[in-house]
Amino acid sequence: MPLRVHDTRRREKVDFSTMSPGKVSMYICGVTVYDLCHLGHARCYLAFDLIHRWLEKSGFDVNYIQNFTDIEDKIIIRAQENGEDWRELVDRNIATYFEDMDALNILRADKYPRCTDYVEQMIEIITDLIQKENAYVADDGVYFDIESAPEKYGSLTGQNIEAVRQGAGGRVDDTGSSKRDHKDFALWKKAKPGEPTWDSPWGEGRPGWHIECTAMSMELLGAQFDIHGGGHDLRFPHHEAEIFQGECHTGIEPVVHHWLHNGFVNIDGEKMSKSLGNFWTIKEILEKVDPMVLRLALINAHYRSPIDMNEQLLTDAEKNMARIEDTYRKVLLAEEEEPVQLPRAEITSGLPLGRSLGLLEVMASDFAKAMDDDFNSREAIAKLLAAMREISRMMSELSGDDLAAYAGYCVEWIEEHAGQILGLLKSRAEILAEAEEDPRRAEITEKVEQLLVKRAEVRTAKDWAAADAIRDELTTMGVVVTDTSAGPTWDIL
RNA sequence: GCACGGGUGUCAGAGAGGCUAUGAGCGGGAUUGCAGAUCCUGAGACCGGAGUUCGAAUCUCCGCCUGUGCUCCA
Repeated sequence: MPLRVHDTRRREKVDFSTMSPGKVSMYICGVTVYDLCHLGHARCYLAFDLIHRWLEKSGFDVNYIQNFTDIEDKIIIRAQENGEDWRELVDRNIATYFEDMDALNILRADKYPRCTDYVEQMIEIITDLIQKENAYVADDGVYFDIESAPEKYGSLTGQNIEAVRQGAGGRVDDTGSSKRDHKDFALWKKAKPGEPTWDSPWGEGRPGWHIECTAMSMELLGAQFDIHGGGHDLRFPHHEAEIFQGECHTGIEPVVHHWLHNGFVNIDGEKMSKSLGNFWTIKEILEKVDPMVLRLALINAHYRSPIDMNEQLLTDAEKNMARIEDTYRKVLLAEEEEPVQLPRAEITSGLPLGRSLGLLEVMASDFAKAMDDDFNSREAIAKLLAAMREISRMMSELSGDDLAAYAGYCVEWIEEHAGQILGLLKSRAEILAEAEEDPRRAEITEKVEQLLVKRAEVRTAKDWAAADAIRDELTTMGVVVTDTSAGPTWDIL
């Protein structure tokens, strides 16, 4: 089954194709580094991380470019507020960006260009656009003239140029700048006092926001490339501006073959925004939940749908994550090195083991179908959880060599799907050592062991009241006891 | 107002003409002294109205509700 993706420009799912066989060129709009990253950024880069992983898994060689916008009004303002050089601010925020993304197990892009390194290319493009009369020089900057290519207007949002003109009403007259029409957008802004500046044929100044992505994507990927993505809000005006700039400059269209946009994160039903006071940074939320839990919560919806972030979403994710990790731990402990012959995998097999392997194969193929259908991670996770149940069920029926061999197969199954593709798995060592590594464990081990011995005694005497009293005592110490067939185990809550 | 998405059980959230979504919660059962974990299992849904069809949550039309964009924003 071929990979299908929803393309914003064509407004439907289309077969995915690449310009050069086996290779994918992908440009994703990065962050403007004036502040810490928030949940919305996490969701966006998680969405494209999944796309990145799935494309590679499907055999494509992906060239993934993600930029940093390191010069922009908000950066200048924030740096002034902080009384620091804008470069310091930018460097610090880029460093924390990587901390956040690494914590969420987001694979690195191939390149992270900064727009200030591409001013020269931007100037070239702007010069050419002026020459082709797609842009004009005004008092306070250079602007793109929308009327020079009106047919491109609304290509991502379906907006009609006439309707917008009428709807805009009075705003058309007062643009607050020297541009001719309110729809035109800045390519170059002439410097105001105290601002960082670059030399240009139009005097000192700095680039407009939209031109940077055109310059960087063109320089690094060429006049046309396969995937361009970003948040839903970037469709207009940012990405439409890129279509104007790129296509008018090169005369080649479409500049982008597949436009992909991810949905937003809402908090308790409201749009996340600073003014509403419901703004969560990644750092804040990671103080409360494990990064893999957050990752699961955010990929547990289709990337184009909005997500409503709330407590229940996180507790659901917590439980499901624990279930995945527990199953993974179980199979890791049961797996054996020696190769044991497994029966043929087929769901019609008379052997329970063969049937179970067959079921896992079917689930793997359903998982792949889901990912091929516009990267439907939600559906893929449903298959993963179904597999966890099947594995758990089968494990309890097996013993000896069969169990060891089956567990070995399951380790690979889980590592491939939950690990490589969904990026949800911690390392083997972490999974196995997690409980033991708690530093508090050493301090209380002796006390806990004593209490457990005492509890074992009264349990043998069937004095359940005394046994429960001991367990309550342990609970107040923050220790949870779990009875298993091999005796009690305990963990720190 | 214009544009683009949505409205699925208690909640979250897939599916897109006939076939179990999945998870949490709730009910029953196995295991267990109990609890937890695990497994088996039950109840429970497709906004309203028309239409197309042998058959519609899925397609068409109308209505209602809702999110986002139209200004910096992932």
